[in-house]
Amino acid sequence: MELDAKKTAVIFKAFCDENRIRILQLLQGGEKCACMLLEEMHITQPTLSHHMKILCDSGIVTGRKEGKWMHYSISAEGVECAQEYLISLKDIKEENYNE
Amino acid sequence: MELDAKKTAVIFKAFCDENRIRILQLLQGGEKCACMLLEEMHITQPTLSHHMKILCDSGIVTGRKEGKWMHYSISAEGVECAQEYLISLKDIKEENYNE
DNA sequence: TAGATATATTGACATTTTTCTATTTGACGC
DNA sequence: GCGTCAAATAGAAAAATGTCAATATATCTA
Repeated sequence: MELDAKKTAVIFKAFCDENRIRILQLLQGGEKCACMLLEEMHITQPTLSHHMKILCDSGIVTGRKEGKWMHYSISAEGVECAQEYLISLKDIKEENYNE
Repeated sequence: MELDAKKTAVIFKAFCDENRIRILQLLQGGEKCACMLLEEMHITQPTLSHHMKILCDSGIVTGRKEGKWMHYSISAEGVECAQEYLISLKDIKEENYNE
């Protein structure tokens, strides 16, 4: 699977902000409602909503609407996609460029 | 290995910018001199230097000085560190939170 | 239908990041 | 030492991102 630079950057945007890492840590405890994340994080509701959008756009998190509640969880497929990129990174194809 | 949110974010800063992904793509061809990266990327020398600093700070790239030249390459250990984080992400410990 | 609640969106502002030009540092050869 | 070349640093401008208060939307309940 080949991804262009822009798409790859969008995936990893999930992990380059401290607050988003904390949200992911909370989601490691299993699926959570936005209101529960909001209680634990010290940010306002619109800020949480903004971060959840970035996390969902990256594919690392998926949302499930249930009535008025949004339930978020870590997407195994999303994480695997990021993993595949890292695996491919280590696969160096030495061009023998001399000098 | 437990990393705090801030340190994790620093590692993944390597991958959340389009230009840095392109630099990593170039480094997949093996170790490269800064001047060679500069030729391929359409950015100025100080901008390249800035991105290389972020890549090195993340641990994903290492630099090797040889005379006036800096040679950069992908660090397998750095990438593995990022991989470990992703592996741990998928390891969900379901807290049975009811409701 | 009206009110209440959960989340998303809008718009403004502050901070951070990216980028540039100009300059400095470090290493080489003369 | 002096000039040259590669890379880093400083400082400023522009762009992107993170944050909030206010508002809108969607859903439930009475």
